[in-house]
Amino acid sequence: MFEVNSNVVGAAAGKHGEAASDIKLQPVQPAALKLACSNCNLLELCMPLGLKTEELDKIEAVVALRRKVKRGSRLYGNGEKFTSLFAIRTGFFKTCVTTEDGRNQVTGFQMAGEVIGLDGIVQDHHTCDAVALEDAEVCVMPFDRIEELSREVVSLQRHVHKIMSREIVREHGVLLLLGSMRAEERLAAFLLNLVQRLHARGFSQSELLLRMTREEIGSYLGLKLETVSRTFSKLVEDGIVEVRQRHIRIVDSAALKLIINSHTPSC
Amino acid sequence: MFEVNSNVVGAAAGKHGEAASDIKLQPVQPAALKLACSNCNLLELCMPLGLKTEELDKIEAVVALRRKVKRGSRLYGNGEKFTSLFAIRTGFFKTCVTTEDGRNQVTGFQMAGEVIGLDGIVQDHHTCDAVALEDAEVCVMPFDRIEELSREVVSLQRHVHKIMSREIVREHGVLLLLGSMRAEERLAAFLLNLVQRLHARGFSQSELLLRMTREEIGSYLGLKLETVSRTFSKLVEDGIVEVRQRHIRIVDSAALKLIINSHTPSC
DNA sequence: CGACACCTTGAAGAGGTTCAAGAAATGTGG
DNA sequence: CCACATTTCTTGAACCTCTTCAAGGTGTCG
Repeated sequence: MFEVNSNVVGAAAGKHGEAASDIKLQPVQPAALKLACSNCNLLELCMPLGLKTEELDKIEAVVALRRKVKRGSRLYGNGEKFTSLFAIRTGFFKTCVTTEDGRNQVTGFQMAGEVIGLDGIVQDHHTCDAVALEDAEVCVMPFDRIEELSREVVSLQRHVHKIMSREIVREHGVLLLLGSMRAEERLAAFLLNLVQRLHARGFSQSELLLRMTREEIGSYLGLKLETVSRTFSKLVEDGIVEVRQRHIRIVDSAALKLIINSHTPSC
Repeated sequence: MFEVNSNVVGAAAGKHGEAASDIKLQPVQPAALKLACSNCNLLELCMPLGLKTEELDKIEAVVALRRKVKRGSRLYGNGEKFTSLFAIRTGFFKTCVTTEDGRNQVTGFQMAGEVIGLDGIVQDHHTCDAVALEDAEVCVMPFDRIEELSREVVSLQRHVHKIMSREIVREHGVLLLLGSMRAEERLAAFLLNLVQRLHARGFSQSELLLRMTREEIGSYLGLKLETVSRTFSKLVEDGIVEVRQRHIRIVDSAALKLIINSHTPSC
């Protein structure tokens, strides 16, 4: 269902009443095909451990639908009515908040096994946009059913709480990054975080394909796209990474970590 | 019990195994004195609306203890075992994360009616420090009792979810601030946010007493203390605020809002 | 193949930081 | 209760990082 992992979702800055986003629903297959949680290779990523078969059955029933989201289109948008959380099955998302006066901020990048939509709970409306950066598929989990079930299944209740707490802690890390790091440190932290999460999903420890533009990275890191580009170039010069467009190869992971940890005193 | 308000708590950057902080416990008074929730003037701030008397009684039973925290000492610290959430009855807190290499970031300022400690849920240990900026008193709410009760009282369950979601959304706002605003805009947003929350608690719309140093403001806003000081001076020059040490008077609230909303295109 | 989006790099400029000094407020101990 | 030590705040000047503006290169998609 969903993951308690070190990097999930978010939302902010309100404004209600938008149209529904690009909808492509498909009912979950009947039991015969068994595309449900028990067969999902993300199970251990996104469910509490040690569920009884009986509990797992209940939880599978929560996943009402699958939904495909095309690259570039929104899973949900600011102002839209909140009904469900979404567990990412495949694909890659960004979430971003926008103010009335056009300010924009990417608040996170999410990948398979992570849950998005938590921002919508408090106001019953979403306060950010979730945009697919590549073709994606999500499990739609109506929130009232999650609440219902987590009153019955204690481990699920605890799991939901952890997911939300995890998101809070993740954002604390981003606050630290934005509040106290220089450009090179931010980019290093960004790359290490991405590659670590990808590695947890079975991908390489040293290579990654960026799903987002320099501008989106910049927005997330509080930098201009030119600064992101220049900082990449500097890392290349220093022999720490190789960059071919969006294909990144981390040559010297230790050096990246050193960039983050060896800052001058104070701050 | 606790508030779903636009500015609550947070935590990050791990490291376990610290000593307990300054403990001053006092059991909640027996029914005779009735210092429980039903008598608390923060009730409407921090509880779901429309509780039945019976439900309220149950919830009161969750508040196990009160705890006093002296100015400058910690309610909890990074690495400490997580057991409870804390509802602030009186006083003022900051929460901040620290990394191994000494980087430090204030993640929020919390006041009466707000709940802190949510960062501890995911790892069962706190990942930030909560420090009292003035003598404070909190209600201690053991989290396992909260979970227990929120399986029984639906409105409480929903309330807990909203509190966590609210914190996520609040942090999105801070990300926006740190990622895209200039010093003057950050300070303006900070002052407006503070005064708005204070006003919701019955204080003035235009005057406030800062509980934190320039350095703490700077840490929160991603600025150096000198920059905070200079920016205050600029606001004074422009006749927008009056500053006498930590006593702030907002002379032209509209101008403050304009500073935030009238930024140049792009970003 | 041409249009468009994305990325890189240079040069000039602005905003914020750093370092330093001094003033104001606060707390402490005699 | 006053004097002194300490913390906090303000302000100036030089510096540095990142931004802005501009141009050109690369890649992609219809």
